[in-house]
Amino acid sequence: MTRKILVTSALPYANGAIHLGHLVEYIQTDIWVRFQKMRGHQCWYVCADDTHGTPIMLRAEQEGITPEALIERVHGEHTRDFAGFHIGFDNYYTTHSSETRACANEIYSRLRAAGLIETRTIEQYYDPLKQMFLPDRFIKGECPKCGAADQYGDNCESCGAAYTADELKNPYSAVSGARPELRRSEHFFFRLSDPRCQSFLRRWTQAEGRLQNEAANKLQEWLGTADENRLTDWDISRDAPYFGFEIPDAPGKYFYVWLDAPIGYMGAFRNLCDRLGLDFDEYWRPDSTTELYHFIGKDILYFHALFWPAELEHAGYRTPSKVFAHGFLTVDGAKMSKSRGTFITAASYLVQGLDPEWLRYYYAAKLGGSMEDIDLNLDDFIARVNSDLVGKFVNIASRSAAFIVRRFGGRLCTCDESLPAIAAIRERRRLIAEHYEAREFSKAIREIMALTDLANQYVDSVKPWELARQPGREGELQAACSNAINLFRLFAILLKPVLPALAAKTEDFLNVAPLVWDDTATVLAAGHVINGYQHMLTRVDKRQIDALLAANRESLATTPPVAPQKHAEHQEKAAAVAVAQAAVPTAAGPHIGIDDFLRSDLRIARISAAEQVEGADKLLRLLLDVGPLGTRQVFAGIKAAYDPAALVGRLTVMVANLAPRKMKFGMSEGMILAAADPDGAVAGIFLLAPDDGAQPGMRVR
RNA sequence: GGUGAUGUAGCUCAGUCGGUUAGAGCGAAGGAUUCAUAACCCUUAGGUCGGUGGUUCGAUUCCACCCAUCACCA
Repeated sequence: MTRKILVTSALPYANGAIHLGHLVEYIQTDIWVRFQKMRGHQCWYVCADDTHGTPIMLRAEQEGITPEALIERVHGEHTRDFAGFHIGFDNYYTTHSSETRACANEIYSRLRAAGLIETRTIEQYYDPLKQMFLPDRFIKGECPKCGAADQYGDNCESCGAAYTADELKNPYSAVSGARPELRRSEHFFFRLSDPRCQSFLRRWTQAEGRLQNEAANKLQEWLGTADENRLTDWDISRDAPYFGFEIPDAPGKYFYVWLDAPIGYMGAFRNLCDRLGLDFDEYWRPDSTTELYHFIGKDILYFHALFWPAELEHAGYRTPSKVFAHGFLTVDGAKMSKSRGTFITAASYLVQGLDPEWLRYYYAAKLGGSMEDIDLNLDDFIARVNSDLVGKFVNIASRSAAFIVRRFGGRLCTCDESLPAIAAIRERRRLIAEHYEAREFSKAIREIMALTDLANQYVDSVKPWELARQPGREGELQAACSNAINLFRLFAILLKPVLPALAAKTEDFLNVAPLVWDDTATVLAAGHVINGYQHMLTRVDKRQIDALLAANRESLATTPPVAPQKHAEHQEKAAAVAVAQAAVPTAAGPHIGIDDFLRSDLRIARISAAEQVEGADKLLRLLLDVGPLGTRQVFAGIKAAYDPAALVGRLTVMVANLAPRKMKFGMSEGMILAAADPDGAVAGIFLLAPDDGAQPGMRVR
């Protein structure tokens, strides 16, 4: 039965380059889509640039061009990068399209008719010079805690304190420098907290096979138990000036990202339908029998598994069949880092001359169906590609083709289908297909590579090079090499979803029509003539990797302060963290420099209050008086060792510039120092205390 | 801190619904071979399956606690 399937990948923001982290998702999706197409299903893969928002607007202005010109340029770059990695979109569109606008308007008006849109007045900083409301990240000022200048509106990079924008002292707009003023404005909210949404989502998220188990658990956590409602309403509007879609009947109000970005999936597909004459409604009406899958990163699970289905359901559309979330990419075990050169852009990978199929293969070899992160281990990457792809797979063709071409004019003889290696492939192909279907690509690859071992063993056992030297054994030689070529063809089919370009070269080499999955049931007929063999894949050279890292390495001094981009928050945040981490030298040796040590701001603190924390096994909540630095709340894991009452009034030492962490029980704004045996052999936790005379706020060094 | 996940040979990962000597690939060592992009083939070495307890006739596999790493806490 032919399935009708619509597949999407998340929309990249039109304000930055595609990097290897992005590619995990697009390669994963592309492999799955190619597999479906090879199986004969009708499978459409659409995606688009996410083009709206304040960052795009401001960046275009900075560059002195229109937002339209900016997003068109970036669209060109993204399209080029994706094509370079053989990502076979059926349509790579843009959210800045009439189709997306029409869908957004339609969904909005239906949600409003259903009573799920609410108007509220909120207070927000406004830039009087620029005449625009400012997202928090666009407001700077002095830290209310430590007084450091030029800090952003959500936390201080100097002392690490977290606060809201209206707590900043002497705030100014990062856009114009003007002093912002608080202004009231009407915003539209999608009522996700509505009982209809809640009950629908409880059902929807728990449906069998809808989400990965880990994802379903996570959703359960967000939804809370049946008697609670943890869902909050979503602000879906922004005030002019804004680059986006103006909301119908609401002049000066624009749709915010979650009411136009995922709708870009629909817009992109609508555009494809119009071009190909497909029936859009067949795929999107509530009773559709087609399948709809979203591939996303785990960071946007909340939006795709709660907000988006609720939005679709109540606007009268079908909801996704399944949402597939994947983990993040690390490089050599760490977050991608600009200073280490592991923040590798797609463009640089291609420009440096690395083969995109190396990366496709490596990702496939590591990807499973779970939300686990995957690691790009560069040494492993080299070893794996060279050994598996070149040494095992391509080698089969390379070691057989010359005999066939030189000695037999490219003509094959009958393939021995009873060969153990061929029998094993016939037996395994169904399982391999199941692995592809379940997105267990690593398992599929493992199976295929085990089979290539059989093929090489076969060639080794029949020794064509010996046959070639013995007159009168031409028949055996031709048979051995024909068998090997046929084995190679079967592997090329099994790997085609992962290695489409190599498959194309194989089709050319073998002189055959495009290979499909069912071709694994056949062999090339006796008498078939193949073309000459040319190298299909080169080996990875360590030096290429070194050059790639060097090309992507940026010294911290030259790293421009990344323009704050609250909009595509997930991705940008990840990038910001990567940069922040890069600032911390890696533990190359046992010693750190004095500068490293002085980065920690250690202070004498007086414990002014201490209390038990309800629901915490180990924590005490402490209020610390740090003299001129004010009062800090700290959660310390010392409940087992200290009675809160005995702590009040004591002096101790705290780390004052530790980044604050939001905990279940509140914000922890530092850390107190205590000693403990690292092996745990000696029990107990021992708080540090200064000698007499120390005063709260004194610096410890 | 809570929640979720991870921790198995030098590296990357399988696996065990509890049961004889724990697997693969890569890497290493030795051998064979020379058709092939120094590829391929054979052999060998390497792990107290993060730690400590518990349940059990028996645990790497189940349970509890602990440690480490990662993510999320919107």
